[in-house]
Amino acid sequence: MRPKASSGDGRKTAAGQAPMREFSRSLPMSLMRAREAVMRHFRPSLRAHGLTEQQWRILRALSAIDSIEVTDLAHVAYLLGPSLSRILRDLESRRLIERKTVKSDLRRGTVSITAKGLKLIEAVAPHSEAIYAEMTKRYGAQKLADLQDMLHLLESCLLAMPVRGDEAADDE
Amino acid sequence: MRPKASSGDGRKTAAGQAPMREFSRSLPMSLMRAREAVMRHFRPSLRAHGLTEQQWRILRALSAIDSIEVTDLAHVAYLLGPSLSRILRDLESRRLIERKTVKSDLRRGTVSITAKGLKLIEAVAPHSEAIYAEMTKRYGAQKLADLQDMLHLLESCLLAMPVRGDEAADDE
DNA sequence: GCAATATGATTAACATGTTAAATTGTTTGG
DNA sequence: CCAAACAATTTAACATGTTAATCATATTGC
Repeated sequence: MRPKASSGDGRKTAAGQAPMREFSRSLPMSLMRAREAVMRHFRPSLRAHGLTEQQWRILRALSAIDSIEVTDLAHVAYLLGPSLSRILRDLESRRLIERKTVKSDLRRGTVSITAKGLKLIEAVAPHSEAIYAEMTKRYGAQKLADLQDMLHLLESCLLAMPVRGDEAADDE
Repeated sequence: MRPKASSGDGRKTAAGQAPMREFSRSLPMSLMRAREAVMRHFRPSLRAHGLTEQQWRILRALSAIDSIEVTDLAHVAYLLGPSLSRILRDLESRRLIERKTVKSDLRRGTVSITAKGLKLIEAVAPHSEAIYAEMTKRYGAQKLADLQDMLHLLESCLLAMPVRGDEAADDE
């Protein structure tokens, strides 16, 4: 007994303006839904190992390198400073990572993964790879590669596009 | 004077396992970065009108219909119940939406947008449409449509894929 | 009719996203 | 050398994401 949502054309945007793109098809929504559809498969495994998605991103990034400065880690793991700061505090208390201060510049800190952290990575990675493989098989390897290319192209395309009204939008 | 991040091949995944997909190219990361590249352009306009992304999603969804039940709105706006509950409380206090209780079932509530809310939508929408148009021009209308199709296909493809280890993962 | 169960919505509790401010350390211009 | 400007990180404050628990109402089985 669902009410008058979706399915219909019951627009009432006041004036006769085109009612904007059908909401569920907006690009941000499509991207969000796609990402959620992907992550839904990874989260149970991460959760079973006591990791959140962001914690995993950090450990995953660290597993490939010796050490990295906090700012660079923020870029690589795609996290903002404050989130990263909190998560590093937690991961450090769990002995999954280690931190050192850069001698030549005491403001900077470097982060590296511990043996315990690596062990955790190695425990989770096979699950992730299996899931990724299954996804690739279902969606198609070529299509997946094409999708990635299109996403990266979109990203660079939009990064090149100037952001309007960001600096001085006084006359709004 | 950036340290030894990115660019290199300095893997050390302990054993000789393939070091997993290059991190920045994982599908979830690609989707997240693409979405952020898109939203970066919309946020200033929303912010200038005192709206967050989620608040906008809700008003946007409401603007196309007469009223909708809370649960259905959660689906349409792709928000979880608790988030929606908090945001609706705020939007109601700002008189941008109205709520009513369903007479036949006092547990359910319906939400609708107010005239003030519609006015706000109409003030923001032109900006959004202009930005969307610019994006389409830069990326290419056909490519954008293809991308959307591929995203939707991926979504349905992954929704059809069973989630492993979700119910009973005792032997982990 | 009523206890047991199920359902819609909210609240609770904690992690993260996000912007601004504070902290600490470094560099620079005089 | 030192005050001012700058830079890396953290803290603060608040909104949202996320899971579990709660509350109020409905439904069901007896």
